Amino acid sequence: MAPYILVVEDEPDIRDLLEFTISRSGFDIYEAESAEDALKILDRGIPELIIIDWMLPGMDGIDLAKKLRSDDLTKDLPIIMLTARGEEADKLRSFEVGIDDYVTKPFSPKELMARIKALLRRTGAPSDNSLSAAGIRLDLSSHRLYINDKDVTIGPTEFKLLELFMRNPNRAFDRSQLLDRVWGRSVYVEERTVDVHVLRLRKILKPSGRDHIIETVRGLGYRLAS
Amino acid sequence: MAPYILVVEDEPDIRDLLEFTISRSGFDIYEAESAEDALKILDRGIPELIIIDWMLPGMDGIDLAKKLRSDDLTKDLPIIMLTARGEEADKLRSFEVGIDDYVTKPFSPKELMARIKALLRRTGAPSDNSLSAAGIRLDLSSHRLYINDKDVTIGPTEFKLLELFMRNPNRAFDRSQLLDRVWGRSVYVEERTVDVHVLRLRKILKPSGRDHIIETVRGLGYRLAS
DNA sequence: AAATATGTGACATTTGCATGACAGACGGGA
DNA sequence: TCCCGTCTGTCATGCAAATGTCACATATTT
Repeated sequence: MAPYILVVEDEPDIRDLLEFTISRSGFDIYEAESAEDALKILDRGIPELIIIDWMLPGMDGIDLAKKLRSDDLTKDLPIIMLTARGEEADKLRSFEVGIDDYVTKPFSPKELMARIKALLRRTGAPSDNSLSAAGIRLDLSSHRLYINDKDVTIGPTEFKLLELFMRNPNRAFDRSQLLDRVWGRSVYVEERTVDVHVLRLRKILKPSGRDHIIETVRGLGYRLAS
Repeated sequence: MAPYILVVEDEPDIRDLLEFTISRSGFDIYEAESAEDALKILDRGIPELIIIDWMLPGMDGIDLAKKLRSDDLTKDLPIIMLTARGEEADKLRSFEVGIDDYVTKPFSPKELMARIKALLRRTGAPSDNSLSAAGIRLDLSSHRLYINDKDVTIGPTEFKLLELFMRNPNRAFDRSQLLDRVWGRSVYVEERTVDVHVLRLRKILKPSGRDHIIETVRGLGYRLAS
């Protein structure tokens, strides 16, 4: 199972927003409507991080967090708590339980992602060195490309090419720059070869509908649009 | 959310001047009348830079700056402080809080923009190499033209032509100079071809009403009016 | 009005890119 | 070792965008 983030939220609107925001950054996401639901999903695999709404029908967020902390398997699972404005007073109680971070509703997608990434970095999750942009995630340590739920097969050259693009989103490269930085300064290959590998990269991204993120800059080269 | 600059200023006149000056340089701008207002806007996204008036009703500028510096999300946000003449004595205190630069009122728009750009360059913002004039922005690294913050399709020749004009605003070029610097010294093309490309460039700018910035200098050639 | 200069639409040609095919290189089993 | 599948670089072809030029319209000056 690919590394994923579990969201426990009963309000459909917020759940949708969370799904959109998080999956856009390339993380896989599972959703649960209730704490009980969440526990079922956890049975099948431990996520990298869990986001829990404070108020839940049935078992509430705090109780779920407590339960997670008391289980060896989920003892170190990073937890972000979603709270409404008025509930801020309970912050203290929240930290006592061992919440790692909290976000108050309404939240900005950007802030949420910043906190998620910060938390994953802090807890030394394997997504430590992974690049994400335009809804895909490139795991540098495992040398894998994740789109939506599965890791997509990608060849070495396409991987390096995509890595360069993702390290420099929106920057346009001409063919000789790409040859230099992907193939290396020493080897000589035709500039047109770049086109073919861009084509192959696009083919890899195509099944998930993300192929349009590699844009052609006519008269110059290519660029990754994020 | 597009890169933007947040202005926190309670006096409407100065706010208008700031808006005019900054948006003229192609930056997106958001305005807040108070520190509290600013925090609300910050919730929805972090800007590239923030300009804060020293004196504000309610929470004053220094306190806002302190608050920003203490939050992880805004810790590295470049801050420019606006101060009145008499307040210069507080300069020291201002830098202690971690202000990056300050501008004393009354300020010249030119100086302000210079400081903004210098600061963005210093903090390594990605908007480093982009040209802006007359309300349009030409991003050289992504090779894109932005008008009112959305990217407009532009062909290679028109791009180079516009780049030359924007690097030399208000300077008039005759046709042979334009041929030399846009087409290159080696190729031979009719001088009148320049007219056609200027026409095409104007057509690109037309939908946003910015086509008049390319002026005809009768008997000579063309010039970009800023 | 004549002369000169610039604006503009149309069009043939050129250029640049996308794409499929293919042969060789490489590496991992059997 | 050989076989087989994967990866790689190159090429030929087709298509679409971009280019340069012309003819005529319009504007400006004399």
